[in-house]
Amino acid sequence: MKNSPGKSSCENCSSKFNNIFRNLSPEEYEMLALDKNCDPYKRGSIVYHEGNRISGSYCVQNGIIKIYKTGIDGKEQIITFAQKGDIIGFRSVLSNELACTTAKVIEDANLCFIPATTLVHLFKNNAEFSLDLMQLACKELGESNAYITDIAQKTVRERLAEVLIHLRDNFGLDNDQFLQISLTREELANIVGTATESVIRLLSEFKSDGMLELHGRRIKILDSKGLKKTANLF
Amino acid sequence: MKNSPGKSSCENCSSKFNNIFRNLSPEEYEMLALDKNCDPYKRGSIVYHEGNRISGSYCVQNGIIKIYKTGIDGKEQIITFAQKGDIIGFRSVLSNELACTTAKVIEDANLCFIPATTLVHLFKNNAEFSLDLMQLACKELGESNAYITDIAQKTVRERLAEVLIHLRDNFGLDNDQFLQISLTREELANIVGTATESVIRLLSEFKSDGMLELHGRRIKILDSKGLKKTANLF
DNA sequence: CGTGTGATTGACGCCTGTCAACGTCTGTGG
DNA sequence: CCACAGACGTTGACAGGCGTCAATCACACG
Repeated sequence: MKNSPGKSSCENCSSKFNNIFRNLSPEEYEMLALDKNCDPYKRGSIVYHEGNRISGSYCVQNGIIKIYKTGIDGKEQIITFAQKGDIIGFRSVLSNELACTTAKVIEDANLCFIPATTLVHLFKNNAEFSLDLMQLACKELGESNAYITDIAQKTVRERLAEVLIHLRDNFGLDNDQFLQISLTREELANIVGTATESVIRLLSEFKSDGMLELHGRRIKILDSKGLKKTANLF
Repeated sequence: MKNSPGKSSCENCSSKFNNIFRNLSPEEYEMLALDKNCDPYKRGSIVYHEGNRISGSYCVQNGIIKIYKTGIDGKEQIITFAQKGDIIGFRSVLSNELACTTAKVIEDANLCFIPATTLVHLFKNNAEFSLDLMQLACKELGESNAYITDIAQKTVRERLAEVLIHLRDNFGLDNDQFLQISLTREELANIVGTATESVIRLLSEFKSDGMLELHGRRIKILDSKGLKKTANLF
C-alpha cells in the first residue's frame, strides 16, 4: 500500500486522457504501479534542482510545476510549465545527465515518481512507448526552437501578448473567465525574458487599450483578437 | 551501385567516429546501405524547407548545413549547423510532422538520404539505437533551452562573443588559425538574433580591443579568455 | 504592529534597431 | 578588357524600447 493517494494504477489515472503511458501493456502498467511512488508536493517545494543527478522522472497527477533555468545573476528563465498528465525530468534520466533545469511547484501538486530503471526498461522494451516518448521530446524541441525565434526577433510587448494567449490556451480559464494559472509579475517577466517593471507597464498599457482586465494577480483577456495582433500571431 | 560516393557502407563511413548509427547490427547496416541514397549538394541548395513534409532524414558525410526558422518579415533565425556525422530532419520524421525548419547548404556537402520507413524501422527494432537517438534529441533540447536563457538574458555583445567561442569549439580552426566556418555578417546576426549592423560594429570593437583579427569574412580569435569574459562564460 | 514580499510609478540613459549613403568585391556579359 | 549589376560590408545619424535604480504603496502573516 505504498502509493499514497488511493494506490491508483496508472492505467486509469485521472490525469490527461492520452498520456504518455497510453501504449503500455497491462503487465507494464502493473510494473509501473508497483515501482512508482506518489506523493503530495506543497507550493514552493523543489522537485529537482539544476545540476543535481535525478534518479527518476515525475508524472504530474495534478498541480502546476514551473521548469526553469538559472541564468546570469541567478535570474531565472522559465522554460515551460508542467500540469496534469505531463511527465518531467525524463530528459536527464534518459540521457543520464545532470538535471539542466529546476522544477518548482507553483500550485500544490501530486507527483508520481518513476525510477530511472523503470523508465529505461519501458523505453527499451516497448517500441510504441519509446516512440511516444521520442515524439514528446521532439515536440518540446520544436517548441523550444520556435521560442528561440520569437525571443530573438520579437519585442517584449509582442512576446508578453503572445505569452498571455499561450497561458490561456494551455491552462484555460476559471469560472470568472480569468486565466486559470496565477503568476507573479516577476514570473511573467521570467517567461518573457524581461524586467518585472516592463511587464507591469505593458500589462497596464494592455489594460488601457481595453485588451485586459486586471485584478491583482488575476488576468482576464477581453480582446483576444487585439492581443493576438499585438503578438504578431496569425 | 546507387550510392554515388563509393557505395560506402555506413559501417565504415568516414564521418564522425561515434556517430548515431554506431549500435546497428551488421544486418541493419546492410539494410541502411541498401535503402540510403547519397548525393552531392551545392552551396546554396535547400535540403528541405520549413512547412513541407519530408520523406526521410539526412546524414551529413561532409560539408555544412545551416538549419533555420523563418520569423517575422522573413528574417531567418539560425537554430544550429550540421556537419560531418550529424543527422538532420529526424525530428519531423519521427514525429510525423511537417518540417519546422529549413536546411540550406552553406558549404558543398554530401548527404545520405535515409527513408522515413527505414529510420522508424530501426528505431522500433533496435533499442540501443532508439536510446541513442533519444539522447541526441534530448541533447538538442538541452542546448535549445540553454540558448533561450542566453538570448533572453544576455546582451547582444555577450551573445556575439559566445557565438564566436561556440563556432570555434564546434568547427575548429583552419591552418592559419582562423575559424574554419565562414559566415556572412548577416548569418552571424541571424544566430545572435540582432541586426547585421550591430554585428559589424561589435566585431570591430572586439578587434579594437585586441580580441579578434578580421580579414573579410575570416575571423581569428586572438584573446580567447577575454572573449569568454565578454560572453560571461566561465 | 513590524516585517517581508510583491506591485507600481517615475526618472534616466544606454543599448540596439532602423534608415540611408557609400565603399568593396566578384562574376557576368558586351 | 572594361562596365555594370548585385551581394556584401561599413559607417554615421537618430530615436525609442527597455533595463536599472529608487521610492512608495499594497497586502499578508506571525
